[in-house]
Amino acid sequence: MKLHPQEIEARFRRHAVRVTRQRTAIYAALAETTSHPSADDLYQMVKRQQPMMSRNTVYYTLSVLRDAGLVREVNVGHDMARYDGNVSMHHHLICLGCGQIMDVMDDDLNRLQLSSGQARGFDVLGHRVEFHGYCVSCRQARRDVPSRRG
Amino acid sequence: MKLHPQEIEARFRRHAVRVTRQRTAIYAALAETTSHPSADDLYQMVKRQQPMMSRNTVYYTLSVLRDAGLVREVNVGHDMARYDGNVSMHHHLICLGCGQIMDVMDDDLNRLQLSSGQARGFDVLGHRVEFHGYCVSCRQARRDVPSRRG
DNA sequence: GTCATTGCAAAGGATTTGCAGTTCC
DNA sequence: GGAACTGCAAATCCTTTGCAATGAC
Repeated sequence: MKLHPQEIEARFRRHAVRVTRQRTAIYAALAETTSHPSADDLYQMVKRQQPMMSRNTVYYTLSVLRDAGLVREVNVGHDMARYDGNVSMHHHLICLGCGQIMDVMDDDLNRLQLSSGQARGFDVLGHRVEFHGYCVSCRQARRDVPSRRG
Repeated sequence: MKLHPQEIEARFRRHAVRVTRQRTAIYAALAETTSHPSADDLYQMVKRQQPMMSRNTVYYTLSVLRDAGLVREVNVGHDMARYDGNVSMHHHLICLGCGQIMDVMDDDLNRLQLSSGQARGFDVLGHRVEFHGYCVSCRQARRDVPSRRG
């Protein structure tokens, strides 16, 4: 969703995040896409508009936005972190082939809870559900080039 | 669960995994604990019995066992991968303070499914649920040393 | 005997840190 | 004005890779 700079600035101030050109651009890029980019993806995207932007600033900014609750960090596999501008409660559907991440909005999933026995005294603050599988194009690719195991 | 070397060897053969002293030790260490150790944790654990063991062997062995389906890789956060000798379907409860991971066995969670509309043409092969919170001792520690925000 | 596995060292890639200069509040 | 942010470079950490020696089947 494309956001007006004023809206971004308002959100930053609401969350006590200092407003800078770089942060606004990073947050705008993240809000505009549904593709869950990595820090480096965002660096590449934003550098087109602001060639002076450094990779470090992207990492630092993402950590600031994450801590402020303006951005969500999604970890899939043990490779690089990916970021999500959608901080409302939702879950993910992940393609094991191409790594794309789709949002899943579902109230039943949002309501999942552990029984008190299962919780083992934990103060449970939230949960996350990931579905794994193959997207349409990766299913196709797998049919075309069968693996060693057939 | 402590396993007999013969049982480990049988499982390896059943999954076409070559039997070596190093692999047996790594798998035994993993089966014996419920703590979801990292590759390096396992390296430290196993090195006590086999000082010649190299870190590389641990990484390589874990990838072999993972591909054979004898071990499950758990990724929490974007830091190091952690390993789980329990490959039956189950989910996790993770402490945001100390990082400990507890197993959650729950048939209702195992049965979660996406509606066909939500699945967007994906061939969904599985899912994973993570509950996040603070364990008893970390709750205590947080009370004792309140954060800047109270 | 052959091929996968092991061990060592070095490379690789994502992220963090140190520090000087700059900018926002 | 002062604390927080930015940018550059170097460092750090986990993991993978190259390669010769070893060991399982």
